[in-house]
Amino acid sequence: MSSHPNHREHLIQAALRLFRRQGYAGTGLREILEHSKAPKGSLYHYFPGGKEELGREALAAGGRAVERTLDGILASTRTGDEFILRYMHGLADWLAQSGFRDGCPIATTVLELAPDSTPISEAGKAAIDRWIERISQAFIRDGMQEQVARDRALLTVAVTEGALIVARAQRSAEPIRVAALQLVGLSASTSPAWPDETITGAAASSETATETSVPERSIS
Amino acid sequence: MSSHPNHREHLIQAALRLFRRQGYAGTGLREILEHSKAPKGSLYHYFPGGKEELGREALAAGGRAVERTLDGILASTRTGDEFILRYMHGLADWLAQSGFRDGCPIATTVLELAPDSTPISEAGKAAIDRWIERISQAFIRDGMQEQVARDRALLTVAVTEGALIVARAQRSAEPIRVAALQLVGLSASTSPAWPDETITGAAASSETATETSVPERSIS
DNA sequence: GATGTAATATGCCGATCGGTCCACTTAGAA
DNA sequence: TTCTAAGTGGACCGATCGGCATATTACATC
Repeated sequence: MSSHPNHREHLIQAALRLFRRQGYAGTGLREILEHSKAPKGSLYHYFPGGKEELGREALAAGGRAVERTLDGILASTRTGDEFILRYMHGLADWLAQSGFRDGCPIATTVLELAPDSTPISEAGKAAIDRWIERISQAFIRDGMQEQVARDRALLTVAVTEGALIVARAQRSAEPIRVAALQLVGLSASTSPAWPDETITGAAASSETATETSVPERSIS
Repeated sequence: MSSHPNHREHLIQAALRLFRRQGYAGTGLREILEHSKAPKGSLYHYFPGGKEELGREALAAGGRAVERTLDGILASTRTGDEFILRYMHGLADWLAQSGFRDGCPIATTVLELAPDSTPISEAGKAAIDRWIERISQAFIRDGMQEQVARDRALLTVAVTEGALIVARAQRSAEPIRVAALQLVGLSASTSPAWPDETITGAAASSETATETSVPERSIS
């Protein structure tokens, strides 16, 4: 267990990376084993439920990774607008860096298997719920009413997911940036009292391309 | 050709339905042949490029189907807000009707294969571009400047795609409706001069669940 | 009616799929 | 030192994958 540290975790991370890039059905167990360098015997030892259980864990892990990113941005920004811009511009940079290959860690798998695979569906739903909860904090912090903030957070998630699809199809990060700016414009007009000095410069540079920091070009 | 009308088209339609529900890699050619009732010999006769060519045609067909829906709504609505509400609420109804199985006809396949498969990527990009062009018309019609309208249309597509993901994961059409209402709220504040009487009642009922009118429950 | 081509029907290919099984190694407890 | 069990390494399973070859049928044209 200590000589080969956590093959279980390596399997999850490899599965997460591959599922994100080429989907659940498009990724074979052999491919996951190669990338994780874990032996095949270990796979069914750690995941008796086979591929589906591994997929569930991968989705959960991917969800948590996004949560960490959101928490980090939440801690280093002041307003909801700043939060959105930082997050989405970071996503744009990170997507471009991967050659437009790394999508959302859960979207592809959910689209393939929901709602027919309940483990996958529930893992996806749980992850999204947690994201919405985090993002809501950024709006509540601005004085937005809780239910309004939750709706706005849901919209933010939807815009982000959708923009990632468009961006991948177009091989361009522009859709993400264009969507982000409009999403911010939305807040600027509907919320009660707004400090209008905060946003101006924040849009340009974004250095928070964290997420999972995938070693580039390891795949395909 | 007339006794068995258009096996080629049947293949495309079957592929489209299956790809939309369970993705590209998750759908076997045998399954497509069963659903289309086309003979196997015909597949490589009409699509020498094999599965990838069939996928490209399916994406193109799916894109056109959405275009037709958009055109129909464009013709039967007056304002951009009305357009958005009609379209997205229609989508919500239609998704619920399918048991939350029928997603976007191109999103899953694009996420699986872009940008590694250029035929698929280009077909996806082309479809999205055409949608944006259609939707832009709804905003330009309201007097919105062209580039602003295009950006708003891109945002609309992103919100729709993203909301479909969230909705499928949660097995609920609510996310689509919640997103739609906020998207409309956005327009109501940023555009120059706005008639504020149009929207009020249009949100509730939506009967345009057209799209491709899939025979329910034929799959899985 | 003969002929050529488009289309259909089928069987099979090698490769890979997810999954199972079991002998084996190894590390920590007794 | 012995015992035990977690963990490992593959061989192997039937099924299915995408794709190809071939024989045959249907149909249009002259």
